[in-house]
Amino acid sequence: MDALQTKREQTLLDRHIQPTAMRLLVLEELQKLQVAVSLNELEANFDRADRITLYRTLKTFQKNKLVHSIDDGTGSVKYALCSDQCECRPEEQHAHFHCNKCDLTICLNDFHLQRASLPKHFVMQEMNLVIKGLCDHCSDGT
Amino acid sequence: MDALQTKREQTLLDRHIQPTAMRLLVLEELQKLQVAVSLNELEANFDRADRITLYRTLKTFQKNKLVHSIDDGTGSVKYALCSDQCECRPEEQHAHFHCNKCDLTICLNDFHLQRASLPKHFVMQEMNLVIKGLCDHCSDGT
DNA sequence: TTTGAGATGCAATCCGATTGCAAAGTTAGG
DNA sequence: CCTAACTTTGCAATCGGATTGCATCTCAAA
Repeated sequence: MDALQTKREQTLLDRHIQPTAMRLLVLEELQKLQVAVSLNELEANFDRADRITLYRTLKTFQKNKLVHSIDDGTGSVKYALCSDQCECRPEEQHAHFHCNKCDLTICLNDFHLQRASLPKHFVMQEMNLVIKGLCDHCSDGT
Repeated sequence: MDALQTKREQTLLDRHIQPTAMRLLVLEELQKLQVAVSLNELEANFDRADRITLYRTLKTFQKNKLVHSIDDGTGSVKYALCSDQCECRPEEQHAHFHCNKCDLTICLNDFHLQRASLPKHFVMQEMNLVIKGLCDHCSDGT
């Protein structure tokens, strides 16, 4: 317990985030969940935490590249932990998968988009790729 | 003028959309603009039209597959004309490009995503790919 | 212990999306 | 031509997610 907690503190410190109790809790929750969560979903996992504080916690995490945000088209932005050394550079951006059945959104870290064949004089800076369908749990194991 | 107007009426009829004055105007505007527009942007091109009517017009167009919508991450959904025979099937979905400088969003009809190498048991149903960067006009012609 | 910066909590606002309802327009049948 | 039934339009209002203002609280450094 203590060891894990200490590790979380270090994780925050590494990203220059003051490790407050709230932030440690949020980090712990994100690590547990393992999927991208919306503010609402995160809030549902806390009994007494203030919604706005959670919001600002996520924003702080995002600013310091501990989490990245995904707009999966469901109407609410989701947040997911970045990998350890992530700097959120264009080339580190990855696809996300949204299950239309269970509504979970996960990172597809291995999914690479071929360098785009854009029309002449178009310059790519970022990309947002969300694939929707059925996840492994919902596809009925076919 | 009349010929074009007649053609537009036919376009609407082909999609089983009652060709009202308003709808013809909106269709004309969309054809003129040639880019994906948000409700706000569309409204700005009309002097006396009601915002909600425009909204419902777009929704009607969308339901009848005359336009498709794009969530380019700017916070407001954009709409663009479908190609003539489009049925909005998964394989007809295409990428969109959003210029970070001039804020225009356009369809990249030719941009094909390779059949995704998804993890086992994941099934793709739709996808949303938005590439952001600088368009040909804004990339300084380099 | 004091102090100041940052974190937190509550209230309020903003804005895009969407709906309810009544008025106006359109069409088919008499 | 005239009405009934349906559709479209316009205005008001609501909804929900995102965001900000401000006062309070916490904590670390002096």
